[in-house]
Amino acid sequence: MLSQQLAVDRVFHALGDPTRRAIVEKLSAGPISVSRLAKPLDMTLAAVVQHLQVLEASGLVQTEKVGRVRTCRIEPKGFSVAERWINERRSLWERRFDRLGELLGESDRK
Amino acid sequence: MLSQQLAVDRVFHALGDPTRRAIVEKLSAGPISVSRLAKPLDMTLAAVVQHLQVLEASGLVQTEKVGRVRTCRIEPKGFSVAERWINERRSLWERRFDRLGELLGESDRK
DNA sequence: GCAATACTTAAGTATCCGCTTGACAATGGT
DNA sequence: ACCATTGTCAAGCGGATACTTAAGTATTGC
Repeated sequence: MLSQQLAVDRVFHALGDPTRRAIVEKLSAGPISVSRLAKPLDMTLAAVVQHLQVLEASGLVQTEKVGRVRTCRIEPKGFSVAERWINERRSLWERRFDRLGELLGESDRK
Repeated sequence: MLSQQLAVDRVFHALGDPTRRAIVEKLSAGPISVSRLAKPLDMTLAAVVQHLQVLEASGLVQTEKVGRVRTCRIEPKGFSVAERWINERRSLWERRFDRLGELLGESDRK
């Protein structure tokens, strides 16, 4: 299962950078080549490629090279890693609120 | 509305660090003081306090000091910022898949 | 074949960030 | 009153990381 912990780590680290989130936003509109991705991004192509490597390693983005152009697309499964982590935590603190509600209910009945 | 962009930035940056996620995990089990938070965390109290400042500035955690002890708790609203960002992107790429489906359907009917 | 396009790779730089240290402040227990 | 507990603040260190530059490779169009 490739250490769920490691996957969570990579995903949140990848999303932690504003440029990488901008890339994700762009890719949400549809697959696109590396150079077209880089065009509006006020940094060199090489820098964008490095960000793409991080995004691909995290499972948020998938790329495929055909001929000389590498096309990038969103990998939806990657995002579920982040969502699952958040939801697992939420279920914990919501359960606490439920118990708190029960306690308040009990003391109310006394 | 305090620049939604800035809020997203802070939240994802905060969640990008493994120690801060560990703190969030601990807090999900219930409110706790700074020093008790720091105890199992193989680093100094000062370092933990710095992480807490980041978490509080991001809106993921809320703290309150009474006497000499500062108690930390999860702030559920903070997490919705992250979830909203993800869901907004997902709605974009899912819409694309829908259109792709329609196109395939059309060509199928031909 | 040749030039242009579209990356790729490696190395260097500079800034950011996590963490420590140490000195200090406020509160609580005895 | 004294001392331990709990946290705060400022400065600094070292490693991570975002970015650039520069040189190289593979593919496409003419």
